[in-house]
Amino acid sequence: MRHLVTAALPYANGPLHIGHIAGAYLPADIFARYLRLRGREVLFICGSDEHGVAITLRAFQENTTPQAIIDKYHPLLEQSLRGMGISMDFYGRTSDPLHHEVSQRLFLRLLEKGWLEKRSVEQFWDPQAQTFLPDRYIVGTCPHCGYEEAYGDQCEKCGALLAPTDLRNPRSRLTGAVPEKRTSEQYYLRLDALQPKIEAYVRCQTWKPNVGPVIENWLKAGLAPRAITRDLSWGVPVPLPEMQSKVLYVWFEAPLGYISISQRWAQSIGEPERWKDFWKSPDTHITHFIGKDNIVFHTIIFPAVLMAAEEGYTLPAAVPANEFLNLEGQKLSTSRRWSIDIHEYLKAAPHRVDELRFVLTALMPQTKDRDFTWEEFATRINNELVATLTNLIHRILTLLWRYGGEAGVTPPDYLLQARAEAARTVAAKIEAYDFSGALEDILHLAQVANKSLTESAPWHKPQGEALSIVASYADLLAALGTLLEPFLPVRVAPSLRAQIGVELFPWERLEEPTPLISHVRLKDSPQPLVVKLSSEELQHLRAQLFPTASTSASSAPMEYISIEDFQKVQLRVVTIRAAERVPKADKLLKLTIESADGIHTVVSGVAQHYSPEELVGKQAVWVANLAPRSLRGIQSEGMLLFAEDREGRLVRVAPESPVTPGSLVK
RNA sequence: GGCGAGAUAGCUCAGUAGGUAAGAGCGCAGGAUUCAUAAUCCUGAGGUCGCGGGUUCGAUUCCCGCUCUCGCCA
Repeated sequence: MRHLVTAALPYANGPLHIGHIAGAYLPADIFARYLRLRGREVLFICGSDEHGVAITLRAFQENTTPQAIIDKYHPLLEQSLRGMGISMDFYGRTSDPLHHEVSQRLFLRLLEKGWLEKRSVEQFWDPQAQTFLPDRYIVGTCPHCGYEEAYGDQCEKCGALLAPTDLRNPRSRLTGAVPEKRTSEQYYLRLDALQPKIEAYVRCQTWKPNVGPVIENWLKAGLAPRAITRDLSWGVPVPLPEMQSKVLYVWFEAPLGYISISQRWAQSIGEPERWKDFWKSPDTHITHFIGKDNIVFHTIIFPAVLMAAEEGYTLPAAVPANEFLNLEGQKLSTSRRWSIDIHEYLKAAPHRVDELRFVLTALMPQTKDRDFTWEEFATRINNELVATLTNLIHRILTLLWRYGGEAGVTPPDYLLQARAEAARTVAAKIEAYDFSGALEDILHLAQVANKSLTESAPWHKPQGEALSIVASYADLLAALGTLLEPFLPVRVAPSLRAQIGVELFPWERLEEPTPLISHVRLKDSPQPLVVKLSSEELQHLRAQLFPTASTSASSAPMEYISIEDFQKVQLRVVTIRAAERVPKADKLLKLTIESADGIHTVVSGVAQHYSPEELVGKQAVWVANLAPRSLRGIQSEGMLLFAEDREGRLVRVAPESPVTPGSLVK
């Protein structure tokens, strides 16, 4: 049995965040790595999804081109995934001419087979941006409540559901221009006619519990024809002379990326026909890892397209969709900046990739939405990964080194059984897409070993006996070198193997209760595989990656204060007369300020953002009645206000033009 | 508004084809130990399994209603 593993094609108009990784890429990677260790033939592919109206609109807003947007994000996405250790065999992109060719050919094939029909539709057109507008990009006056900023799909004020044509004085959210109604012809995919085929396919599959009901709902409601072309200039052009200005709708063409990227992969290894082993073979098991928002496309529409083509395409065998990961109780959102972006994490903590993989696997939203908190991030690393697992490894290695560093390995039967049992249950859970459960089983194995080691207490035995006892645990270490590979492949598993001088074992060997190695020899003194996350490091990471939370409650629920509360704060504009660095403090500046009542001293933590010279003579806003406090032995009176942005940069807050020192801010 | 999901120990989550087994990890308390990254091991406290009805000999588990949260759709 061959395996094709895919992970959802990330949309190339923004960065990847931890939710994407936990939802699709990490499970796909664990699965693919496990299958390889099983000795199966595996192709694991992914790529950027680079078309669609969102990219067009974004390009317009940023006054650039769609090409520039995707050229910015495509490499960023691949680097983020590679940086997280996602072991894709090939990472492609849908702007690839090969992808255009594949998509166009399939479109024509469906047309030829009679699964497409032409329909006329009315849409709004933005004459200034020269583009059709999605409903939500049209604003106007709500016919029900008169709210002037109602969206084309719904009025946010009164909740009324609207069509763009309901709005009075409609205008484009993009340009403010008055949109024109235009009719145009589009091709529709006859999902209604395909429904019997789809049902037959869907019914003979077993779906995860969170996937099945979603499919049933769609089928129960009855499938309707869906437009697969759009009036846009950005995308895969419709390959028909009369449709020159139209492109294939992104949801139609993007999943075909799985095929075109497979073809590109085949070319890259110099065997251009190899993709057919995966896409035209009943012996191939296709698994699509996606988030729950993609279920319908992967279980209904994409299979429908493949079936409609009648060219013997392999259909998806499993679509283990995950739910969503929340962050500190709220939905992740790039636009609201409520997010931990992967490229930023990799920059801030380049040596802690396996740690993030560990936590995200433990928190994987397999059956329902889960919540990521920074506190849990630290707890999981320190109390589970380090205390239970890598400390066990380090414990054994240290003992081994102390007693001589070299010995024959003859593990007792119960240790071999425990290891073999763990390998079997881990495998079973991975194959059932229960990755956090599999990780728990590994931790359980570590607990069993910790207990066993404590009870056998080699440190109370004579040297020779002690060495022999400790060495028997080397079999377990050898096993962990492979068991951990799907989960912690970036540094932990390879480093463990290097320390005890073993390679990866075939997974089958782990499941047999016979020794993996007969001898162990350590070359160097053991090094801890993972160091604990200190509270300082946590604070630092949190501040760097997640300043929203530490600075203001811009996204968190607003906690209102009364005007009386506010009036307790006395704000004044002051002029900075002198500034000097505080010795032995790299963040602090001692500032001398002038207010209405004279000179004061304030110590501010801005030395990394402003030099003393930059501040002298400038004005700033001062909290005059903040209780004085001693910093580094200097009495600091009040504080100066600085704005902190997402990158943690501090910027001075000052009046628009100079005012008399001491002026009240109110 | 429609559809769907969720509501279980302080926290994050499992689970129950309905019945004397309501669980894990973390946290907490006590003890053991000191080889290891103040790591490990043992023991323990803690839950009327969202609320109200119903079916049943018996419901946390099935049915109905409600509340709250979240998501999707139009």
